[in-house]
Formats: sequence, structure tokens, C-alpha cells
Amino acid sequence: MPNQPINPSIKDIAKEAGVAISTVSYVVNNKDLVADKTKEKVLKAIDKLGYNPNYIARSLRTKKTSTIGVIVYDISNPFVAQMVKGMEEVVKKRGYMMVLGCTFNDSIEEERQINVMINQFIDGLLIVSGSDNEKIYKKIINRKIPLVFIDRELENNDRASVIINNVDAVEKAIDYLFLMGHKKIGYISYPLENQTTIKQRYCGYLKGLKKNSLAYDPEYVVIDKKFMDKELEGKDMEITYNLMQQFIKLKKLPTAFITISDIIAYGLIKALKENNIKVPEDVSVIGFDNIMFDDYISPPLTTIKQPKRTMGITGMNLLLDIIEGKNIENSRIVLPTEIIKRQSVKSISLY
Amino acid sequence: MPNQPINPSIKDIAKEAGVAISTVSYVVNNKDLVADKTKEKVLKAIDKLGYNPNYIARSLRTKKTSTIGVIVYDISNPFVAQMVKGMEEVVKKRGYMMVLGCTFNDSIEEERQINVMINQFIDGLLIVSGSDNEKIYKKIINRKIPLVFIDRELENNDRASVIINNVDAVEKAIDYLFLMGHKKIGYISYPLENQTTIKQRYCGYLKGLKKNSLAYDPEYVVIDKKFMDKELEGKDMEITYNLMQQFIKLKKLPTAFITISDIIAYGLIKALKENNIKVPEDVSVIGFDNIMFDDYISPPLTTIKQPKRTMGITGMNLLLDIIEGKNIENSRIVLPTEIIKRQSVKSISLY
DNA sequence: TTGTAGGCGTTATCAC
DNA sequence: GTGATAACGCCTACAA
Repeated sequence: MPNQPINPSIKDIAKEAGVAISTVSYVVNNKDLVADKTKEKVLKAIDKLGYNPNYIARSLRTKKTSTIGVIVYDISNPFVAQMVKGMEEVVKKRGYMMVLGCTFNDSIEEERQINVMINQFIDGLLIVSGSDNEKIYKKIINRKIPLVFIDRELENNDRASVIINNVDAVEKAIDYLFLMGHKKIGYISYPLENQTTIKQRYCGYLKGLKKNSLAYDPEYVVIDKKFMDKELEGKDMEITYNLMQQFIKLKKLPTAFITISDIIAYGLIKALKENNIKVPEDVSVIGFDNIMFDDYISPPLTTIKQPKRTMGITGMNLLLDIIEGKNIENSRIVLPTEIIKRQSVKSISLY
Repeated sequence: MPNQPINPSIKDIAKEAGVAISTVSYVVNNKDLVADKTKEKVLKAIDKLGYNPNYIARSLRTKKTSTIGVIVYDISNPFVAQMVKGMEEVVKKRGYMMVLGCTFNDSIEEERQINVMINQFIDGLLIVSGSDNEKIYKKIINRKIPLVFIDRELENNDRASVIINNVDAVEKAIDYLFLMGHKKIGYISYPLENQTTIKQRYCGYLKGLKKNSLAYDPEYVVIDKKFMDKELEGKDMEITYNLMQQFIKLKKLPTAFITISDIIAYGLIKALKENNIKVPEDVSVIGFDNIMFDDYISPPLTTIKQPKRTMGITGMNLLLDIIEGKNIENSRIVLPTEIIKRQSVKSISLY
């Protein structure tokens, strides 16, 4: 019995089949240059030795890795996880792999990860909600590495991106609340620094207020640095809960709150309920994202739905299209949002 | 101005610094063979041309990719996402990358993904809750690719793994319920086929019943194939909700339910509440996992906590230790579970 | 239609 | 200490 190499190379196959290396390569890559008879011989040898092409060697030659870098802020966030799931579906279908990195909204970390990834490792990069720091992305652009942003727009908006209309979304939520008779509308958000998405939503808040001739009352808005605390990373529910416990004791309450995420809404609702403030009877709440739990909390949460999975799918498809040199008709895709009406908002028009 | 290569190679650096290629390599890899003066020249050239080592080429030589394959069933499941987050922390810290694949509990898909990954692409593989199909893993073992399982044990239990004691966990939950006066304890679970973890929990259920001299009543157990339906993938809450809507109409209720996941518990609670069955007054519920929302639903969910992040961290560290040839004292790590008592269980000892 | 040979960017082995 | 040079496994002109 001849000693079979554990990981046979193209060379071993060539020897086994009694043909040249290039012939094997042609067969492996489905180039129609090989006579059927020869092809068969090669295939048989491949089967016999159990050959698998070495992607590393291939990449070294072709400069293609079929690997996509995906950078998110926190994979354990349900909104993010749902998007990543969408990306994974596409990647799988189109024959790529996905490497994942979490930045936890730390731009130093983001830059580090990008650097590692682009060191000839990946064919393209998908960034979810990166920082506002344009500088980080210069290197990617310089190296001509295809790049798509999801859920975020840079000031320099000629970048490929998949987004929603954040201004519009919040504005519509205010319209809805106003329609339901609310005049005092609060707002809970991350700090606005370094995050276009968050800024835009705040703009929507202001715009919606103005549009409905509602006064802006700083007493009603909670924008707190604690949300950016590294120690508290991933604990938005608790942060909100604690924040609101204080808020309730110190300040007057609006009749409704809009929050920039469902997670925050959950924390808010818990704090409210524990202080015997009924939701929605006393205070209405609108969340953002429409994560899978909204139907299962009490009361079921009214929210602004983002098409999470679709955002992931669309973003990944766009990126792969760019990589594969397909004709891109639109590289700035705006996906629709929708207010999902459940039971956390109540009409107060009778008052 | 000399034309600088966009991606300078070690060769370009050598030329720039006026030294040999190998010298540059020594410097890059911190081998202490180079005179300080030469080293400085090289460093200067590296800085000037903006050199980055090509990982692909390096991998081709060294047969190391510093990339770990992670296979999970569903990244959008909060339990999984939390584990992956733990892995990501470790991977980052120890200088590796992570490629991610989701199988959605499809063993064909699992095998396909494993094949892609092990084609010389990864240094090791971390599998979360794979199938029971030993055959799939043969190839990995044959190729001597380090492999660690999380949350799952194969029959052949000499594999490296990070698990919890599932039998014990459920048994303790029954003890707790019994202590609270419950004699009729229901159970909601995935089908038992192909999943050791699920089987073990069911054993725990049986064992706990017997231990407390409680009769097994098939009327109280819900084990349904719908949970494995490809179309319904990722919708355990809805599935449970629908299942229980029927159950409530057709069957008698136990005084308490144990479920194999918090997600399932959420669906159950919703169905119960909508049928005016109070939780925990009429029926107590114990979940499994302790996901981040348990504190925020109504009532807050009593559950069996799994150390999700720790499982991810431990599993990844174990795998990297194996890869790096460290001395492994224990390759079958059992992590502790704990009953987290919230408000979904009520004592009925007074009845 | 098939074979030869060069090179992708490294690292490692030897000389010097 | 430093410098040639041969691999690693593959792809692709180009030659035959």
C-alpha cells in the first residue's frame, strides 16, 4: 500500500493520475480545457486520495480570500444578532465566509480590528454602526477594499450603506403620539457624540415636536453618559432602569416616552411599573427596533420596527455585488421603518 | 519620487533598507538575531513604506492561520449570542480571529460548514450544540484539528468539552418545586432525538420526579416536533405560544412547568396569561438559561442559570490551549448551574 | 489538449 | 549577524 499523504496537494493528484499539475488545476477549477478522458482520470485520483484544494495557497495567488469581515458593536444585542443572522444566510449562499469582530463602541478597538482584518485577510468589510471617526476608514478606502456600512451614515455620504430614515422614523412616532392626544413627550437616548444614527433620531424628535407645535422641555429628555460606560457595556436595560428610578423621584413625568431602543424601553417600563406608574395608563412608551421579545413583555411594546434581518441581507448582498464587480444601481439603500402598534401606547384624547 | 508599492512586501523592505529578505523577516518576527543598527534600518524602512506582513503567505508557510471556526445553531438566540460574545473576548485577547457559521440544527448544513472550515482554513473548531452524528466529526479528528464542544457531550465522551450538568440542573429544579409544594410538574421540551443536552434534561426530569416520589404523567409533558420545523426556525416563543393555546383547551394543567429554555417559558407564560391563568398564582414556571430579559418580563422569570459568557470564554480558552500545545489538566469542564429565584414560582404548600 | 515554469510573500535552513 | 535560497500549494502564461 502506497503511503497516502494526509493532505494531498495538487501535485500528488497529478502524480497519481499521471498528468501534469496544471491539468489537475484545470479540472479542479472547471476550466473546459481538458479532454473528458483525462478529466475522468483526474477526478478518480482526487476521489481516491481525498483531495481538497488549499484555500490559503489559492488566496496567495489570486488575492481573493472569499472572506468577509463583519464589525459590530455587540453580538449579544438582539438587534445586532438578528442582522448578523441575515448576513450569515447570504454569505453561506454565495460561498463566502464571515469573520466577526465586536468593538463595543470603542473606536480604538474598532481601528485595531479593522487593521487586523484588512491585512490582506478579507475581500470586503461590513461595518455596523461604527464610530463617526472618518479617519479610521481612510485606510480601507486607500487600499480599495470594498466597504459597506449598515445602520449608519458618515458625514461624507458617498459611501455604500444600508440605512433607515431615522429622522423620519422618530418624527412619525411623535405624530402618532400626538394623534393619540399626547402633548408631553419624553425622549431617552444615548449621548449624541460620534453616532450619526443617534443624532438623526434626536433630530427627528426635535423636528416632530416642532411640526406638531409641541414645546421642547429639557425636563423630559434623558440623555446620559452612563450608556457609554465601558464597565456597563451591554447593560442598557439596567442602566435605564437605574436612571429612571432616580428620574421618577426628581422630575415630572411626560405622558409618553420615545426611546432609541426596545432594550431601553424595557428598562424604562420596569422602573415605571415598580413605582406604581401604569403603562400605558399613566405613561405611554414607544421603543425602537421591534426585537423578538416585544410581544412577550407586559404590556406588549409599541415600537418602531427596523427590518433587521433584511438590513443584514441587503448589506451583505450589496457588499458582495461590489466585490464581484457587479453593476450597482444604488449604493445607498434606505429601508422602510414601520410603527408596530401594540399595547404600550394609550390614547389620552378624552382628558 | 520613487513609486511606492501599495502593499509593500518583505522584499520591498529589504531593498529599501539595503539588507537581505531574511533579515527583515527576523526583525518582523522579533527574533533576536539582528544587530541593533541593522534592526533600526529595517524598522525605518518598514515605517516609511508602511509594511504589513501578509498573513496569507505566512499561513501558507507556517500552516497556522490564527483563525478559529465557531459553529453555532443560531446566532440570534440570546443564549448563543452571549456565549459567542465570551468567545470573541478571548479570541481578541489571544490574537486570533473567529469565523462564524450557523447551522440551524441541520446536520447536513453542519457537515458542509465544517468541511469548508477545515479545508486548511482554521486552526481549531468550537462547536456549540452540534448534532449527535459522530460521523461528521470523524474527519476533524482524522485531520487532527483541535476540537472543543460547548453545551454538548458526545456518547464518546473523551472529547474536549465545556458543559453543565443537565441532569442535575433539572433535578434540582424539581426538588425546588417539590419543596414549594408542587406535585404536578409539567415539562416542555424539544424532541429528544440527536441532542444529548435535551436528552439529559429529560433524564433529569424523570429522575427528579422519581426522587420525590412523584408520578410521571404524560398529560403534563409537551415534546413537539414543531420545534424542529425548518420553517419555524428561531421562533420558539411563537411555537410554544401556539402549542400551549391548544394544550390549555385540551388537557389538564399541572401546577408548575419546567421548560428547557427561557424563550419557551416566555411563550408559555403569554399563552397562560391570555387564558386568564395567572402566573405564578395558578401555574408556576421555571425556565432555563437566565437570559438578560428574565428580569424584565412579568412575572420576572425563575430559571436555571447557565453561565453563558463563561462557557464561551472557557471553551475558547480550552481550545486555544490545545492549539498552542499547553498542558491541559482537564479537557472536560463542567460548569455550575444555579436556580435564580424570581417571581414565576409560588409556594402552594398551604393548599 | 497537455506540460513547463515562474511567482504570490513568507519562513526556515544553511552557508558564509 | 547576515544573506541566499528552497520550499509552502496553487494559478496561469506560454510553449509544445
